[in-house]
Amino acid sequence: MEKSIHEKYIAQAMIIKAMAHPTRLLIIEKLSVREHCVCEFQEMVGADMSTISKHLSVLKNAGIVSDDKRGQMVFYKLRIPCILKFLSCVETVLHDRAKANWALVR
Amino acid sequence: MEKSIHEKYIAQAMIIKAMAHPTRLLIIEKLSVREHCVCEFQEMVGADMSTISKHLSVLKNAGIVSDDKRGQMVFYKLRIPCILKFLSCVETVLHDRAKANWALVR
DNA sequence: TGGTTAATTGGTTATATTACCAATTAACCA
DNA sequence: TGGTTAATTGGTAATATAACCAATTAACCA
Repeated sequence: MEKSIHEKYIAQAMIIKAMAHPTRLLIIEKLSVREHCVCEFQEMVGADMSTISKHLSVLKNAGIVSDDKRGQMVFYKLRIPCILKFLSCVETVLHDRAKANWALVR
Repeated sequence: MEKSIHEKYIAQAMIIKAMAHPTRLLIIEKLSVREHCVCEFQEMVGADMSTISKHLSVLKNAGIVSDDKRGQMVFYKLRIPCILKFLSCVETVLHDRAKANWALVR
């Protein structure tokens, strides 16, 4: 493969890989409604705060979220709203697959 | 996190993880134009055919592509066209990030 | 200042992913 | 049938990811 083309796919994959985790998808969906601090996600998910913090830094490095420190708390918000449209596309995949499985059963 | 909600994010993550690799993104983009056999991808990418075959099976298991054996060759095609819109959203992220970096440099 | 809370960073371990090689399966044709 | 090509499957080794605990940083207030 030509190198510059390959670089493009590596860059795209980095963004998509940043989304490819259940906890990070929850974070993205919650941030699509409003900004949240790290401690709120810790409550929702129930993992160690360091784990949540690392997930958020993956999203931040990818450019998907931005952070804003106010007092002791750090608030994160979604930078890229179009990502939500994609999640509805993913739902289409899941729906189609469920339908195909159902057709097999019948 | 409530279990049924968690299951939803796990299912979504599985689909997205299937896209999260440079070679598989190339495959998706090429398949958005027309169907291709495994051997064509091998030429484009330059990896072992078994590697390509495994990438295709990841995409197939996720429900993103379907396969069709004709003679000795297996042709793959894209099942979910909306995935392309997402890739343009990913390009937005990359573009925004490049712009932000540029602003820092100036 | 000293204590408390929110968040991040470093270290370690367990698990997952990926690439290649070798072997196998399936279709084709001379 | 025997040989060739296309593709898949199994095995192994290298690398990446993710979770937790411990330690650190930073802001706040009594």
